[in-house]
This record gives sequence, C-alpha cells and structure tokens, in this order.
Amino acid sequence: MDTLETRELRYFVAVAEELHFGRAAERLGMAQPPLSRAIQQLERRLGVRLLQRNRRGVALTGAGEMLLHEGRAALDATTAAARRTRRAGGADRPGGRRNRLVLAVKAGASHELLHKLLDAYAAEPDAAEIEVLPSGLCEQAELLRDGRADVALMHAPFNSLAGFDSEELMTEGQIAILPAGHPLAARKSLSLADVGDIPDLPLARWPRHGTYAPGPGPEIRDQTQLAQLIALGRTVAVFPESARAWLWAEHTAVPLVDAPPVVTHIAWPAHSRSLALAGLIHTATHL
Amino acid sequence: MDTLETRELRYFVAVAEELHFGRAAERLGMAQPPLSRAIQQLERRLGVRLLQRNRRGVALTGAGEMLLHEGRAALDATTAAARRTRRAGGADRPGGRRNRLVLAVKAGASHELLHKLLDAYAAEPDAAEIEVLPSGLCEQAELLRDGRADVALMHAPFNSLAGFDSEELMTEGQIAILPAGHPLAARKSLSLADVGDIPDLPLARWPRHGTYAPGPGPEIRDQTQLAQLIALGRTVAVFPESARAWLWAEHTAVPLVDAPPVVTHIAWPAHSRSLALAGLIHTATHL
DNA sequence: CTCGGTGATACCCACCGGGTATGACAGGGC
DNA sequence: GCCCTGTCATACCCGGTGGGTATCACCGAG
Repeated sequence: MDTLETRELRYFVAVAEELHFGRAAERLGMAQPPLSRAIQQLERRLGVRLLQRNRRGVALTGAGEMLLHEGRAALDATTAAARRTRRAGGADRPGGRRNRLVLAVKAGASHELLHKLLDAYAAEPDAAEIEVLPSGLCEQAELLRDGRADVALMHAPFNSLAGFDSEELMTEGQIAILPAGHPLAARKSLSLADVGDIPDLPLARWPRHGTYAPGPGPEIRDQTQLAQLIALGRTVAVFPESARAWLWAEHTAVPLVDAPPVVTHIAWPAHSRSLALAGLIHTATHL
Repeated sequence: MDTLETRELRYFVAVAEELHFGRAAERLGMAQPPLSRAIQQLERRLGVRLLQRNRRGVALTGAGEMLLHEGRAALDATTAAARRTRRAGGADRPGGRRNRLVLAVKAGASHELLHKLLDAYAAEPDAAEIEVLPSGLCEQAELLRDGRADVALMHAPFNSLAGFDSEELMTEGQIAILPAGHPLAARKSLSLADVGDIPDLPLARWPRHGTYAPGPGPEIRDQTQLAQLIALGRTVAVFPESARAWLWAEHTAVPLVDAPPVVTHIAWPAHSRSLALAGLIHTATHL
C-alpha cells in the first residue's frame, strides 16, 4: 500500500522525462493506455498529483519533480544492487573467479598514478582482479551510483564527491596545452587570463550533461579530437599536469600559475564494505 | 528481465535477515511456499546462487551478502522517494501548506544551536516550515536515507557523515558530568583517564546498533535515565559542552582537557536540491 | 467546422503472485 | 531401527491485475 514498485518508478521517470505519454510508452515498449492507468494508480496511492495535464502535453508538479529526482536515485540503487550481486556471483561458484572490482577512470587522466596503483595492488597477496572502465567526462559518479563501477578515480573540482566516501591521492597544478609553434608556447608560464583571451585560439568547449556552453571555441567530444585540434593550431586547452603523458610532438605545455589545483581522489559508494575494496583503497593511500 | 522489483528485494532482505523462510514469510504476512518460489525466481533471474540451503536453515553466499547490503540501500532509496514525494505533495495543492522540511536532531543535543538556527531561519522571508524530528543515538543517518528526514544535525566523530553532503557548524570540547557531591566534581579539569577509571563511578554504556559493549557500567537507553543515575551518584558520563543546557542541580560539569572535540554538522542527502533546504543550510552556515 | 494529436476510458484476456496441501529430506530421540 | 519434527521444495488452483485493442473526450490549428 505504500511501497513503490520499481516498475512504477520506471514508468513515471519515463513519462516525466518525455513529458509525453505516447513517447514514454514507446520507450518503455508498451502501449499508451496501460501507462496512463499506471501513472493514475501511482498518483492515487501516493495521494499526490504528479503531473499537470494541460491541453497539449503534460508538466511536472512540485511533487513530480521530487519523485523524478528521488525516483532516479532509487532506480539507480536498484540496478546497482542487481549488477553488483551478479558480479559478486562468480566468486563462490566452483571454478568461479575470485572477486572482481570495476574501477572507473576518466579516459586518459591520471595515467601514471593509475599505472602505479594497478601495479602496487596486483602485488598484494590476495588482490582481486581489477577491471578498468574508461569513462566519459563526468560520468564516474553515475557509474558508481548505478553499479557499473565499484570505485573510481575522481578529480576535484571537476567531479563532485558528494554522496561518496573518498580519500585524497594526489594534488597537481594545471597546464595550458598549446600548438608548439604558437608565440605563447615560448612563455615559461601563463595565467588563466592569458589563455582565456587568445584571439586566434578560442578555448575548446566540452559538453556538460550533454550540452555545450555557448562560446566561440570548437565543440569537442573526446581527447583525441581535442589533441588534433590543438596540433592543427585551432584551439588551446587547460589540463592537469598529468596530461603531459599523452602530449603530441606538436603540443607544448606551459604551466598555469593561477589555475586551481586539481586533487585526484579515490571514491566509492559510502555504504560499500568489501575486503577487496578496502585493500585497493589501502594500497592507493599508501603509494 | 534484469530489473529487480522492490517486492523481490523486500522478500530477499526478509529471508536474509531471518535466515529462515518460515519466519520471513510470517514477517511479510504471506505463506512460505510462494516466498520460496519468489527467491528461486530471483536467483534464476540474477543467474546467481544467493542462499546456501543446508540441512537445518539457510546461509548467505557472497552474492547474498552483497544483495543484502545493496538491496537495503535500494529499498531505503525507494521508500525515501515515496515519503519525500508525499511530503512535497501538499505544496502546490490549493490550500496546501508550503514546503516542509524535516530536521532530525539527536534528542537533547546542540539545544542552543538548534534554537538559534530555528529562530534565524524562521526570520527568513520565504522560510519553509521546519519539523524537528528528535531521533535516537545514531539514527540520523538512517532517517536521512529512508526519507523520514530531509536534513539532520550530526556530531562527528559520533555520527558518520559518509554518503551525505554536510557543512561544519560548530566545534566544542567535552565535559564530564558528575554527581555534584563527588570528590572529582571539585576539580577544575579532568582527563579521559581520570573519568574512565573511577572505582565507584563506572562509565555508563550506550547501545550501539542495538547491543551494549561489555563493561561494568549501567546500561542506559535515554538521557533522562542517565541524568537520574548521575544524580543518584551511580555513574558518570562524557558529553559535548552544549549538554550543560540540560544539567540538573545535582550535576556538576567538569571540562575534559584531552577529549576529542565534537564537531556539529548540518548534513543532507547528497543529491537533494530543494530551495527550502538550500535556504536552511545558508542560514545555518551564517549563524 | 473539421482534423490531428493528446490523454482518458472501456473492455478483455492471459499471466502470475499468492494460497493450500503435500512431498522430500535430514536430525534427534527412544 | 523406527518415527516424529522441522525445514524447504513441489504441485495445483484461483483471483487480481498488468497489458493489449478499440474508442472516446478534449482542445488548438487551420
């Protein structure tokens, strides 16, 4: 009577995201009428109006916004439970591998640190198998929440550590990556104001939650794209120092004196308590 | 095909906690056979053995342990979604009250701070209604997780802030609370070693997760009990300084020079983003 | 006024979650 | 050895309900 079923949450989230019963039903692989009815039942059981049905489409009420946020979190937690349970399943089956941990890392970031961590951990006596999951830009939090990853390397202030346990691993400055031939590439150091205002080299723009901020710079999606654009003399980028690991011959790195330092953390879901995870964290903090 | 239903999670958690299908079924208000079948279906769908059925009862496998932990978290998140949605529901109904926030506070702790916070926040122009939920000892985290509370005052190092966002509000020392007539009550200050080793005044023991640590002191459940036992000259207790607010005439407080400081935080679920909550946090951090 | 597109209603069916009765099996007492 | 007890699994049945199809009610745009 007061327990939401995950099916109901899935349905509501779909409708709330599409703001359209027909499209939501299609996305869910079902017909529209039963979806309509399910949402009505949900509203009756919660005793709360979730959607404002106007002429032409629907809108979320305050309660609907709340259920959208909280429901997403609940769905994530549920799928995380399923995924992690499946992953833990092989361990005690005859012939099953021992525990495996999935480590999410922003592709290309903290390469050296990651290397040292993996080597050091593999040398531990009862090390679990570590699967490295290269992730997109700010995706690590999502991966941890929905169980695709068990632990992640995250970079403050770019990633938010909210909701996770974490330990600090490393602090580094930032550098500007310029085309090797550019006049500024000869400088010993630069400031943020310098690189933010180069007429012929607009700062590249990364997608944030799927959308690009407005600006003159090129819209890029991955590091290779960016590296190429820099090499071609079309843009400039700001990165943590560890990005030197993947610089091209046609790139020049110049330290930024006033960029905020980047702190690499190892982060994991606050409630998780597995021996393998504890071992990895211990190794990471004692590198 | 790979979505766990909350019903299945509820069933499994019940069985995993009872380690007995019959008792679990009784707790769930159903018969044992359908429960057995549901768990089997769950194992089939996950492709993982969750329970070791030996002669005489059941035991959890590794995967079962994982699902117990993760499933509890998922269930908490789900009931939190329902509760918070219901609570948000009144807001935009005609005649409905405006947003309400539930603030969990350890009963009796930080009384003065709480008073100032409530007064200051009530003076804000668009303040939400604050419901104060007095909670047990380490219960605040649970209340935040399952949605009975939206925000809490927590006390490091007693409460763990893991999994929540938080801001520091106040740091205070600790005091020993003694019977007024006791010889040590005349001292200007004490050390932890002093109060831990008084032959006629064994330290009272609080329950931790429902069980008492072994020791000579009396087992107490609430502050009133404790206050009375101190007044009767039977025990001694260590508290943050703000506990002076509820001292009896027959109590004497003596500062502890070497007790770890207690830091009061305001904490909330990491993902929550409501205007009312933001306002309360802002007020709290600018007291 | 009609038409297109929206969500709601009506009705039906099959599936499955739940109940009861019973089985299989292992220990413990005598 | 026996039976009895307590456990979880199986067999079978039933009713509720989740889902489908057909259709309605409504409103804005022409």
